[in-house]
Amino acid sequence: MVSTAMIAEIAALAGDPARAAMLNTLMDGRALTATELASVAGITPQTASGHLARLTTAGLLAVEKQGRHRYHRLASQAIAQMIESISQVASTLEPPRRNLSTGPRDLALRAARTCYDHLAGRLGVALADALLDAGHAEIDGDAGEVTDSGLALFAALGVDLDRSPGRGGRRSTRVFCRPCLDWSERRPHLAGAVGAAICTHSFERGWIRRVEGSRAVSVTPKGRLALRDAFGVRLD
Amino acid sequence: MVSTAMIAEIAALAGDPARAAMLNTLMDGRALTATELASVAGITPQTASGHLARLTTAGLLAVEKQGRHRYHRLASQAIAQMIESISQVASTLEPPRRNLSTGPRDLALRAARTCYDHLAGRLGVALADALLDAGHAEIDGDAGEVTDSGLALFAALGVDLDRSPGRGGRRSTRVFCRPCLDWSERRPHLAGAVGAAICTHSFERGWIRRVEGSRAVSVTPKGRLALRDAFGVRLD
DNA sequence: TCGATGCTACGGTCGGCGCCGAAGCATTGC
DNA sequence: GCAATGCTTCGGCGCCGACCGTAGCATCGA
Repeated sequence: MVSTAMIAEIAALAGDPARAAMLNTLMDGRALTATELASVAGITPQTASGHLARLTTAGLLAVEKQGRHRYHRLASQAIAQMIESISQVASTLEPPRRNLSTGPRDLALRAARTCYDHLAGRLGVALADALLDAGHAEIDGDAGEVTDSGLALFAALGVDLDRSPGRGGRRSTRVFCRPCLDWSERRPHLAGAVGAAICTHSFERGWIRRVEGSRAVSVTPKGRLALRDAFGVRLD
Repeated sequence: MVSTAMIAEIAALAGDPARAAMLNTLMDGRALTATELASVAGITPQTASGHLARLTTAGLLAVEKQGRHRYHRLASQAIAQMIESISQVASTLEPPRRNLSTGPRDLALRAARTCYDHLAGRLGVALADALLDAGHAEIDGDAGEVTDSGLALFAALGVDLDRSPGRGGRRSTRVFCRPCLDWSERRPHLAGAVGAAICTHSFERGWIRRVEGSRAVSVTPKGRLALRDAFGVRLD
């Protein structure tokens, strides 16, 4: 069985403020250098190096060396899902802080951000709402599915739902999706293959753009129109 | 936003061997006393008391006092899901240990166990396989759904799928389910409302029974027949 | 009322680990 | 070649927290 010692070891790796900051930063799926990660964690590069070494040897991170840079990224989707579930719990248990937490950076994150490979924040929730309202998808509790009209819509838009393969198991002809409770909106947005496909598509078409050095994304004017026309998304 | 400090705090709570053992033990959804939990963690009651106090004030555990006993249980489904995802990562990263891990207790766990509120192990996977083979359910990657024939089957058996409500969001007429990668079988079993309903039903009908002081369950002779007749499950 | 049981509070010990400064390797560019 | 950059290793400091023994507080049974 999975020894509890192993569970504790993994959890302890995520249980340090500096490492948690690094892991959380990597939640957008990008690969960053040790120096960048040291900066977001607020520690010196040599300390960060130690942390990154531990995370890498444990298998939580994967590194790719390019010249004198070493790019670190989350080793797998499972790692991202773990961080996600911890954040979930953290947001639930978080004491109702004052509106202290609404700095400009935070506002951008609340508006729209990536959650590993899909969209979250008000944009993510609005997208999910629009798809549900139009009957393009259905969700209930733990899971959801793209309806026939949804499949037709995505096909018409050129969104490739098969790009991210499911994680093993049997394939079915249906396209399911995973609802993911949004920590800022406290309502579900779409994750899984569908969420990833929409996110990828939106980046490729220039509908959204990454905000430098953050998980936040900004909706371009073009994207604003496209999202409204394609999905009926209304952004305030 | 969810501060990374908060994430680290939650992860650190699960990142101690003693606390991880306690949390993992509580994954079967039962409520245990401090002394019992101290025993499984291999520490003295007074040390356990301290740990339990921290977990409780953080909101990971809920306590219910009954006379001179204080029963501790996981505070929510979200906590269980977090532990689950950490175990998931741990099992992935676990070094391929020798067949050292096949003690008798471990064998029982591999055969059949509860995973918070649903069934796992060979039994859980066999159940999922049988339902999928018979076309009573479909899964793909992140999610799945009970088919019409499945709904008819559960109705005929008297399994109440509506007993555990979904976690907010919009209700749909469909019954979705969540596949959960089994750490011992490395293949998906059924979680979510459907998994919980099957598990509850099996306990109520006396098809399975808890093994004392463990997450393992044993299939009764009656249950062996019932599971075969009802779902076509073949247990070796 | 009085012991027994379950649990918690306090004080002291000690090991682990997060941190940085300094120094040592790689790689790049001049 | 020689500096500059990115990263790692090493050594030492300091602190947090896990642990237990002892003691104190509730609850139960006789």
